[in-house]
Amino acid sequence: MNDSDKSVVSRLRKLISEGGYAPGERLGEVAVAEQLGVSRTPVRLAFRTLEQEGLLQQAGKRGFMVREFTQADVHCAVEVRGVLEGLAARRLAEQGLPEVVSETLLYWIQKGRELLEKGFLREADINQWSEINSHFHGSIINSIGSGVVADAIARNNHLPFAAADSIIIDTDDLAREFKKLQLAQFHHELIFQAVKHGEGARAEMLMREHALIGLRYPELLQNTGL
Amino acid sequence: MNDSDKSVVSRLRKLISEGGYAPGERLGEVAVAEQLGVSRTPVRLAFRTLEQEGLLQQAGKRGFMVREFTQADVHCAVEVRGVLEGLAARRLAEQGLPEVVSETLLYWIQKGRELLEKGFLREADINQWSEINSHFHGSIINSIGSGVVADAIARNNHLPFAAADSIIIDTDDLAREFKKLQLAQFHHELIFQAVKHGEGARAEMLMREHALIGLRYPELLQNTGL
DNA sequence: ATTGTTATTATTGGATCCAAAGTAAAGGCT
DNA sequence: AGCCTTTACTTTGGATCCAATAATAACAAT
Repeated sequence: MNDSDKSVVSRLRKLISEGGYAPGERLGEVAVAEQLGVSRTPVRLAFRTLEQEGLLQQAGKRGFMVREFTQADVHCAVEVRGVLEGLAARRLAEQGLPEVVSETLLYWIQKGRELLEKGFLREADINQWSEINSHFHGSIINSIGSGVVADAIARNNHLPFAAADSIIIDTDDLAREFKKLQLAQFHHELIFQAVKHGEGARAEMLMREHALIGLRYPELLQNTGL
Repeated sequence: MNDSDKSVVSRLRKLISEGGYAPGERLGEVAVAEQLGVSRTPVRLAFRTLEQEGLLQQAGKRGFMVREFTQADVHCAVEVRGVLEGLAARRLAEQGLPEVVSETLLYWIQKGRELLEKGFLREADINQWSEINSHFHGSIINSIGSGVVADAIARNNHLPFAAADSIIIDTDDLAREFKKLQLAQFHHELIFQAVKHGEGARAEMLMREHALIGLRYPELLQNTGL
C-alpha cells in the first residue's frame, strides 16, 4: 500500500476533515512534513491550497491553523450549496434541457430506482447511492455551459459537511436513512420533471429544498410515518 | 513605490486580470519568476493559490495556463454573486437585523445619497462609490453570523468581472454611469427596507436583481428616460 | 515518406540551505 | 518584585540544487 501516491493535499484534507487535528490547532510546516514523511515544500504548497479551500486559516502572522466551524457555518454551507445548485437547475431549465443531458439524468434516476426498489438499505448500498447522487447532481451542474457555477460548488464542497453526499450520517439507523434516500430520489425525479418542462423557478426551489435533506429532515422522518 | 512589497499573488492576479497574459497562455514557473524578479518558490506557491481562485487552470499534465472566460462565464459569475448575496440578505432579514448593522447600513446609504445628490458624476466620484458600495455589501455579508457565505462570495469575486464594483465600465459616458449608480443606490435603499422589515424573500430577490445591474442594464438605461 | 523509437531538452516536483521575522525566555533595571 | 529590554530560539519565506517526468526532436526502419 503505497501511501505517498496520494497527494499531500488530499491526505491532509482527509486528516483534517476526519478530525486528525483539533479545530483551532496550529499546524507547523515541519511537524506536518515529518508526520507525512515528506519535505516542507509540498506541505507549504498544500497549506496554500487548503487555505483557499477554507479548511485552514491564517493563525496570526505565523502559519496556519485548522479552521473551526460552528453550527451556523454548517447551516450556511448547506444553504450555499442549495442556492448554487438551485441556480444551475434554473439555468438548465431556462436554456432548455439538451437531449443527451435528459437521457443521462434519466439513467441515474433509473439507477436510483433500482437501488431503492428492494425496499430496504444495506450498508453496501451507501457508496452506490453516493455515486448515483453525485452523477445526477454533476450532470446538472456541468450542463449549463459554464464551469463557473460548478467551480463555486466544488469549492464549497471542500467543507466536509457541505458536500452533497454528506447526507449519510447515521449508519446505525439504516431504516431512517432509507427513508431519507427515498425522499432524495423523489426530489431528483421532481427536479428532472421541472427542468424538463422549463419550469425554472420550480426547479430552483426544489433543488434548494433538496439540499436541506441532510440538515433538518432527520427529526421529521422520525415522527411522520412517511 | 517598492514593487516587491506586494505579494507575488496579488501582482500576478493584477497582471492576469489586466490582460498581461493572453487567455489560454501557458505560464512557466521560470519565466514568471524572472519577470517578477523572484525565485521559483513564491511563484509556485502563487500558482496554487491562483488555481484555486479560478484564474489559472492546469494545462495538461504540465503547469498552468491562464483561464479563458466566455460570455457565459461572465454571466454565470454575476448570477453566482447574485444568489450568494441574495442568500446573505435573506438570512439577515430572517434572523433579524441587529441595531448596529442597521446603523451601519444607513450610514453607507446616507453616504451614497450625498455622493449622488449633486445630480451628476465626476470621474473622481467613482472610487468613492466603489468604497461605499463595498461597505454596504460587506456589512450585509459579514453580519449573518458565519463566514462561509462571505468566503464563497470572496472566492467568486476573484474573477475580475464578477466583483461587485465592476459595475463601472464606461468612464466615457459618465451620464449613463450616473443613472446606473442612482439605480444602484435605490436598490440599496430597497434592500435595506426589506431586510429591516424581515421580508426575506423580497430582500433576496432585490439583491439578486441588484447584481445584474452591470450586466443587462446599460442598454435599458440608454432607451428609457429614467 | 511516414511512423515508431530513442535520445535530448525543458520544466516541474521535492529537498535542503540560508536569511528574515516572530516568539519566548532570560536577565537587568527601576 | 515587576516590567522592560535584549538575546536566543523557533518557524516561516525565498533561493538553489537535484531528481523525475513530460515534451520535443532526431534518427532509423519499413
